[in-house]
Amino acid sequence: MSKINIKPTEAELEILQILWEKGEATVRNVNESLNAKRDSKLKEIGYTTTLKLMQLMHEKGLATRNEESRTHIYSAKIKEGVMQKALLEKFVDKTFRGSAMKMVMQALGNHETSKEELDEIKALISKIENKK
Amino acid sequence: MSKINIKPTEAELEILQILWEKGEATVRNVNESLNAKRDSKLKEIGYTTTLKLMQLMHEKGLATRNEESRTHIYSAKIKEGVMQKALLEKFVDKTFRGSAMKMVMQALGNHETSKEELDEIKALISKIENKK
DNA sequence: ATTTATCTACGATTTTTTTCGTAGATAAAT
DNA sequence: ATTTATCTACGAAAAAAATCGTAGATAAAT
Repeated sequence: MSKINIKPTEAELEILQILWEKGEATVRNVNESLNAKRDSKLKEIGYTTTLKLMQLMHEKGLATRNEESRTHIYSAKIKEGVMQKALLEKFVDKTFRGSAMKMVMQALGNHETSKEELDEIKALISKIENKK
Repeated sequence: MSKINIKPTEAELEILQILWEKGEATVRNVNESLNAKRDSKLKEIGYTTTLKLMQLMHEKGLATRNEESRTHIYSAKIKEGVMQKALLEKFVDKTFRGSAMKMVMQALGNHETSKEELDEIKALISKIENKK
């Protein structure tokens, strides 16, 4: 069953984001994206820092890489949705004491929700209701 | 404006949970709750470990404490809802690339949602819709 | 053909977070 | 009145995470 490490660190998750977004990327790609997003007041992340992180992610099984050419090409090993599901569960536990409902309500309340989005949710709700 | 430290560590958040739950608690209370929840296979968290964490939380402004009696009584400084909102925002950013919608859908899809809960959401949706 | 840039690997340092031992004070128990 | 248990404060060690420098290899530029 070879369980995956479902507990990426902050930095690793940030890199996973980029990998999911891009599908695949080199260390340089990732490093640049990372620094692009970053507050310009802050010091840049060094290239080797990103390299090291990605190497670790590879070792841990969070990422795969194609080593055919000298410049390795990385991609995320776990699908975004799967990871999101796992992280969401943990987050709900940690922050909302297990109540996904509370969280959803909080999210809907805070967030500016458009008509289209609301319709989408309503559709999903109907679908769930019909299944019963 | 005295901004609060809105970035509790894992361990700190676990303690905050307990403080929110109990309203207020001594170090021993918290330490026991912590170990009660914990997987019995794991080694217990030492008393002074919890003490130190709570002292730090006090310094950082995450918790207040009443020092009148020898045994200090701690409580969370930030209301649970406020913290949840802040953490939720960050989490959505980090994990769902900012799409609260995606997250809500994911949560509703995964989680076993009861009829009552669905009704609750529908009510909230109507309320939001009417505001427009 | 040299020089310059880019890449990986590796090890080490730094920073952050978690853990705990010890000492000294106070309270509780015997 | 002694002993025993319980607190806090403090400092330091251990563990986890993030950062970077250097070396050696390969590729690109001049």
